[in-house]
Amino acid sequence: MAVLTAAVRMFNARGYHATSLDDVAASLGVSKPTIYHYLGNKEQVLVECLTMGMDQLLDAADKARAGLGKGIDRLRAFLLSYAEVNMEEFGRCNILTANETLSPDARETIRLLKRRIHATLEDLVAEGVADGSIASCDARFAALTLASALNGPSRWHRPDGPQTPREIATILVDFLTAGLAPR
Amino acid sequence: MAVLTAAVRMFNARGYHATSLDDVAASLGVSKPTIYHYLGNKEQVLVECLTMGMDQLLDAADKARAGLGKGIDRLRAFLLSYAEVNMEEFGRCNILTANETLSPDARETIRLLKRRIHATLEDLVAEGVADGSIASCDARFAALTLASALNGPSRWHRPDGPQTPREIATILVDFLTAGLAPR
DNA sequence: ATCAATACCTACTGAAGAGTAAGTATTATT
DNA sequence: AATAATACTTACTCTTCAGTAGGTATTGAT
Repeated sequence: MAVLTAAVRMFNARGYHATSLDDVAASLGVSKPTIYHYLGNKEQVLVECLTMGMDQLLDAADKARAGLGKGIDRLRAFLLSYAEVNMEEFGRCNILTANETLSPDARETIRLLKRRIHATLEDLVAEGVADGSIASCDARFAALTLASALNGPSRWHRPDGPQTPREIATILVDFLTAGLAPR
Repeated sequence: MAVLTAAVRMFNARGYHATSLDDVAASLGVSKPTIYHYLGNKEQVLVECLTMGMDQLLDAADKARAGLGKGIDRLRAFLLSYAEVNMEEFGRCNILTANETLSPDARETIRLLKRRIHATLEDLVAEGVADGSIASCDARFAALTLASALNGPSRWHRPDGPQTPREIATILVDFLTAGLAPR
């Protein structure tokens, strides 16, 4: 829905709290009650945006789980998609929105979705360790670190920069695969 | 000052926008005008908190630059401090506070401080690459990735968890040093 | 004793913005 | 043609704060 794409852009650019629904409505050339006609309240607008982003991630997670190849290959495929989604508007919104922004109910809903993504990450790492394609490590911390690292571009990436999201994602994933130490 | 430690705790726990200065004052058992007696406005309270955190980071950066050893050793020392600071209240505040929270002026002030930290990170990586202690890589992206990864604990670390901040920092830095690929 | 600075207070003002009441215009249905 | 659902509107209300006006109490300096 157009309301969501207008809202997510403003939320990402100015922050949720600094964006009034009057602003969002004005950017669409309509009035605020029009938004209330479609969505119950401001938080629901945000939750809908967050859910759009999470759905893209969930799709990528399903594909990665169903994919072929060694653990490292499937993990890398997922990491690339993960980083790319987080450079799109809806994905970014999930990274830029702090937890305490949401009411306890909405927070829990989103938390459950995030947990599924994190579980996928952890499982893929564990599989890679099991099949020898990934160095032995604590899968939980590894997943947390990978996710944090790939959340970065949501904050500093510029759509008009020299690299495409895909290129940025590849550089980061290569770096995380290789580590700092020389071989 | 007591105002700052009370404020930073509430900002971190509930978010800047969800924290009123009446709340902060009440948690200290004083009235809001008392806060205005010491600090000019709400944003200045935040900026002061952010600056406290950045100062800790700047100290660590100076120590790392002045340190001995190969690039990788000095980088690792800095990364450990960086991660640790970001698990303390004032450090966390820098991670949890979105840019658009600040006015353009304050944003610029903080941005300059952050740039110094990032430059240190980048320089240490470049030195390590030059002396062969770090694998050849794009220093800019490496620094960005390392920082993002080490910002993670600010969001998920619990002070009452099983690991100390130092332990968490060590696990993450080891992981980033080694990378995913087996050797 | 007087003056002034410090550290607070109660009680306001003013603005922003979420959400609503109560309507109108347009299109689809019977 | 009459009804009803859809897609909007203007013009509010109500709450929550940031920030202020204008005080008092306490302490230290002269």
